[in-house]
Amino acid sequence: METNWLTKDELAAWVRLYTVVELLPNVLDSQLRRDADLTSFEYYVLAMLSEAPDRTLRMTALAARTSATLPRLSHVVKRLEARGLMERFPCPEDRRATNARITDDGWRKILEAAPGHVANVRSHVIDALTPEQLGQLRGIADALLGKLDPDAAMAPLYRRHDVTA
Amino acid sequence: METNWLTKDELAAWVRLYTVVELLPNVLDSQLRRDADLTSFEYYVLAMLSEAPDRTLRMTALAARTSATLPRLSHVVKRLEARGLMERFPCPEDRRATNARITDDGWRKILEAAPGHVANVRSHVIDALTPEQLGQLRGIADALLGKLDPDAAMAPLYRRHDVTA
DNA sequence: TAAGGTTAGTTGTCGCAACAACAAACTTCG
DNA sequence: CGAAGTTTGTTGTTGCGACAACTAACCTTA
Repeated sequence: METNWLTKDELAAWVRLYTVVELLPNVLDSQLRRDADLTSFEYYVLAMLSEAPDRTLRMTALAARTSATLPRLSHVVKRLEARGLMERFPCPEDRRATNARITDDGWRKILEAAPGHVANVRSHVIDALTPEQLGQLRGIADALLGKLDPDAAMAPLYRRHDVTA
Repeated sequence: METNWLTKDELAAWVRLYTVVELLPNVLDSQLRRDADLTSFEYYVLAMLSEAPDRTLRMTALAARTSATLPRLSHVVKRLEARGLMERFPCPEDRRATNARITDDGWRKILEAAPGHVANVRSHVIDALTPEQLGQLRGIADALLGKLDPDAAMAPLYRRHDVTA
């Protein structure tokens, strides 16, 4: 099997993407850590709940929306529950299942954290790009997600605000 | 301070980028783990060394090229050294400094791991994009790196193959 | 040449993620 | 009905990354 090495242009694009993927999580995490004592994963767990009907989601659904495995989510939710930011209760319809709900404290926490997080995203990502590049980025990311997430397991996250027309 | 929330288009692009950033490391790591018993970070450490003159770099230079902090690199190198894939020796010019060099075993390891890694990158990233999108991606990533890496600390990595003209 | 400050690197501790093993509840089908 | 298999979620262990504290060496400048 002959290796199909990357061309110069492919390598240039790839290495830059790789570097972005390496640096971006740090930028997000350190701001949220500092200003709200949340990891970016915890932030998105709370954010997904805050958007859900009744501020409630089943663990499996929440795991899908945050690209987490169930064990990982379980640990994180336990910590957030200990901090009073969310709560769990058995699902009435399916006694195997657990519902996760954001508490009022969690709601306040996310409201208070959101502006700083958005400002951070804006200054590091959005403002760096022209409107044209923003559209290109959406197309590129969609193409990549087709390969990275072939079952569209995370589609509820990244397609949640699409127009249905 | 009024929050400047994201527009619908900005949010769409951002959420997709975020999802890619969340999923991509897993795709890279699991292939390298499985096929070569290396994390993607370890792979790039060895790869940077294999490209360096005399297959050697000072720890600080290696840290810059891999976006690692010095403590992190130190731990990782200790493990790679224990596995015989690289070695450290004092720098003659500056007795504070340590040189890191890839061993013959490490060289063989990276040669053996590269084809699978490249094939993985190709199938999950490169092949998902049109040539036009590949060029756009490079421009977008460059713009982002201007914000994420303002001091261009990682430039030796992502600019290493640029044409000098 | 000696003191203050900076740079290079290592080590120790803590927290989180991955993985595997497990328990409990649902579902299917003979 | 009941046994096999699947889905849902939790827990325990292991390993890596972040951060802080530390040592050692270099570089000023008085």
